[in-house]
Formats: sequence, C-alpha cells, structure tokens
Amino acid sequence: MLEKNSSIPLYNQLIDVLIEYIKMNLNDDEKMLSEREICLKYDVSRTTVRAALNELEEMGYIFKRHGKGTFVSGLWKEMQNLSDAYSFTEQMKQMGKVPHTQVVSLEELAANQFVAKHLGVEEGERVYKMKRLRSAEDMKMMYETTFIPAYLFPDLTISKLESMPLYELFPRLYNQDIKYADEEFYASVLQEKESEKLGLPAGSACLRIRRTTYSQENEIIEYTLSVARGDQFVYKIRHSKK
Amino acid sequence: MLEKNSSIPLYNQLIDVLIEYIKMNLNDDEKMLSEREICLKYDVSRTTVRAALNELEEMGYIFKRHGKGTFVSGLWKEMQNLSDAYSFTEQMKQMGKVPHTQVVSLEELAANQFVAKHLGVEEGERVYKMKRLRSAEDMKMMYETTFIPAYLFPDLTISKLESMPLYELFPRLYNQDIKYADEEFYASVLQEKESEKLGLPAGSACLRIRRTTYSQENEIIEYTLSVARGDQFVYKIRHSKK
DNA sequence: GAGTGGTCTAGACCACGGT
DNA sequence: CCGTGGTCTAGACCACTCC
Repeated sequence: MLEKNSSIPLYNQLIDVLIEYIKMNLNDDEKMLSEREICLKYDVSRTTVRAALNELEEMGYIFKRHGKGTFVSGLWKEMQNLSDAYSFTEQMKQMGKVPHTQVVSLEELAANQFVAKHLGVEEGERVYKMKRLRSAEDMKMMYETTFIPAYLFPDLTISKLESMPLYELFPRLYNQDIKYADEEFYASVLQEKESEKLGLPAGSACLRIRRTTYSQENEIIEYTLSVARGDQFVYKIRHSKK
Repeated sequence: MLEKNSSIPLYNQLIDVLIEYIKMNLNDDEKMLSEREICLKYDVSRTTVRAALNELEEMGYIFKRHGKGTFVSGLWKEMQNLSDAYSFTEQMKQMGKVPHTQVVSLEELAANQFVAKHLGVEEGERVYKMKRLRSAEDMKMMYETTFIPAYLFPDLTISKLESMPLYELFPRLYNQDIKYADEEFYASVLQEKESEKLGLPAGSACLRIRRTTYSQENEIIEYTLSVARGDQFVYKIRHSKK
C-alpha cells in the first residue's frame, strides 16, 4: 500500500490512499477511521497521519470534531475551482473551453515610475511590455497588458510568447518558478476603446484585474492589468473562519 | 517568554514571540534564526517550532529555502486584507469606515425550489428572508437579500437583527458557529430598481455576490445575494502555487 | 563536511464528548 | 470511564546548499 522508501513523502502517499478509502467505503457525514486506527492499519506514526488528515481537511474531504472523531465532508464534489486557477489558460480549461492568445504587441522600454513601482525595480530599468487579446472559441474574453523585468527574460520574442502559456514559459525557458500571485479585482464598465477590442458595446459590465506574480526567490516577475468580460468570469473564493 | 502551562498552545504563543522578534531585529530578506536555534532559545521542541513557522509562512512573514534557511519575507506590510474579511462590517472597518445597516424587511415564508436548493433544506420548509441596505458614512454601499433556515433561528426579529452584525448574532444568540463561507462574484451593471436603492445611475458598474455560509456542523446557515457599488469594492486574493 | 529545512518515529499528556 | 482529536517532546535520518 505505502512504499516506505519512495521519494514521495509518506504523508503524501497516505493522502491518496485515504481519498481512495473514503470513496470506496464511506458516504457523506459518516465517521472516518480514527487517527490511531489509521496508524495501525497503515503502520505509520500519528504525526504522519495527522499531516495527511490536515491536508484532507483543507481540501474539504473531511472535517474533525474534538472528542468525537473525523467525518467525511461531502463537499469535495461541488468545489471544483474556487479560483485555484489563476492563469487564463487554466481558467478556460476549467470552463471547458479552448483558450487562444493573440499577442498584439511586444516592446522593450525603460520603466517609468508606475511600472518601476509595481515591478519592484528601479526607474529606467529595462522592461518588456506586451499586450495580449485572449479568446475562447471565437469569443474575445479579456484584454491584458503585462509588464515583466527584461533582465529575467533575455531575448524574449513574440514567437516564444506564442509558443506556450506565459506560466509555462517562465519555468521552462527562463527557470523562473512561480511561488504565488496576488490579484485585485473590481467591477467596472468598458470604455469606448476597450469595447472595440472586445467587440462589446461601450458601457458593458467588465472586471478589472491587477495581478502581481512572485518567483520562488520572492521577486516580482510579472505585473498585469486586465479587463475581462463581466458576463463570462465568475470568481469563487472560500473564506475560512480561524 | 513562553508560558508552558498556559491554555494557549505553545506554538501559538511562539508565533507572537517570533513576530515580535522579527520586527525588532530583522529587515526584509534577512536570514531568520534556524529552527534548531529557535528550539534552544525558547526551549521547545522542533515540532512546535515548525508548527509556528508554518503559520508564519502562510501569513507571509517568512519564507523557507531547503538547505539555506528561513528568511524574512517583507511582504506582510502590504498584504492587509486579501479578503480575509468576509463580513460587510469587517470589510468596512478595514477600509477605515463606520458601517451601518438598515433592515429594510424581514419575513418568514416557505422555501421555494430556488431557496430550498441553496439552503440545502426541503421545499416548503420555513425560512427567513431579509433585505438589508448597507452604508458607510452616508454612502449606500450594498444591497443584500439573505435567506436563513427558520428552525435554526427561532423568534428572529428586526430589533435583534439591528442589535449586532449577523455574524455576531449567529454564535451569540443562536449558538451557531461559522466554519467558512463560499463566495462567488462577478461584474455587472445596475438595473433601474437597484440603482434607486443605491442612489446611483442605472447602468453603473456593480459587483454581484452570492454567499453561502456553513456552520461547524457543516450545515448551510445563510445564503445571500448582494449587489455592491463597483467603485468601492476591491477584492484581493492570493493564488498559491502548490 | 557542516548546517539547513523536510520527513518520520514512538511515546506522552491534555481537553473534549459521550457512556 | 473510554475513545477521540490537540499538543508536545526528544531524537533520528534524509536531501539540499554552500564552502
């Protein structure tokens, strides 16, 4: 069942095993094996069991009650996305659509005050600025303006940009691994010029998004301003009470 | 420094102590004490230290590098809200405003199919439906329609509703502790009737929000539909790469 | 090789919920 | 009272980074 000498941590293997166990044996709100029972059944320490159970709780598979036990949550079926996906490509795939990106422009320029501030670089430093129109099945979904520091991405070209999604290009071509991305968004209406780009009437509902992406080294590797069709983007978030 | 026999868990105390230590002694990106150094300095086990450090990492105070050490993140200054607050009251306080709520209506009725589905109750079951206009310093911010199951909240009255925020009323008067809330939201524009209620022109940008709140017992205790001024609500979320 | 974070063990005591 | 999850210990070995 569990491979003790695998390169995959035991608690990680245990997660998969327990998910399988739940699916095969238990229904919603039924009582799960106790922590000590799991220790015996799979011959691991309680620390390992609790590490696995904590992740399962975060994932929504189970919930715990002090003094009573652990129970199957029955919520994991509905909660597909809850905005795990932060890339356009992933979002579209979750919506069951085929994403497409057209690179409208790519230029190298010196950072002005605004760009410098949001990319965390010095004013005057070289940066790339690109504009992209993002579609799904012939519907124009979103228009993005992205800034990235030039020194992290030498010799960036449109053909490279078009070869793969940005969030694959970062790690694969430039060894920049993403740690997390912060997004701010708010409702707005389309201005005239934007409405032309998206093929919608001016004044249509839209979502404006500002995204800052950080590398594993805690450097900002991307700052993007987006405007997205209001009728196509529904964000889902879960607020957990501590 | 740490009280070993406090009712507060050691790792929880340690979190506060370490935050203080960081603020007093370290700047951004500086190297933090190693885990084993913290063990010695505060006389606790490494398990306890790691529990505290994991929370600090989630909070954004520090980041770890395998083989190198733990470092101060320097991001905890900016990231105030990131939508931790899911109640209107908390959100307004974070924005430095004084929230006010006017209960427009409160009625008890039988759940129709729509309400039954979203509250997870049977059709025909008694539910409360309330409408509330929410303001901050004389600006009308958001209009909410809320459904809650009646059997969980016997003898609910407008005066009770007006006495405290809903999310205080749940635990304090009805012993209903909140576990988490799921929100969906998307951009839209105000319809005529809504525009009157919020005192804005029809066609103004707005955010439409659907919220489902769950109790510790995994029951739905609230379903709310909101429409909020687009120019006043900015949501922030962090997508962590796993 | 020395130091770091990552994983894991075996065992202990506590606080809570039910009998 | 017993079984549950919550906290904590002391110690072990591994994988990674840097010298």
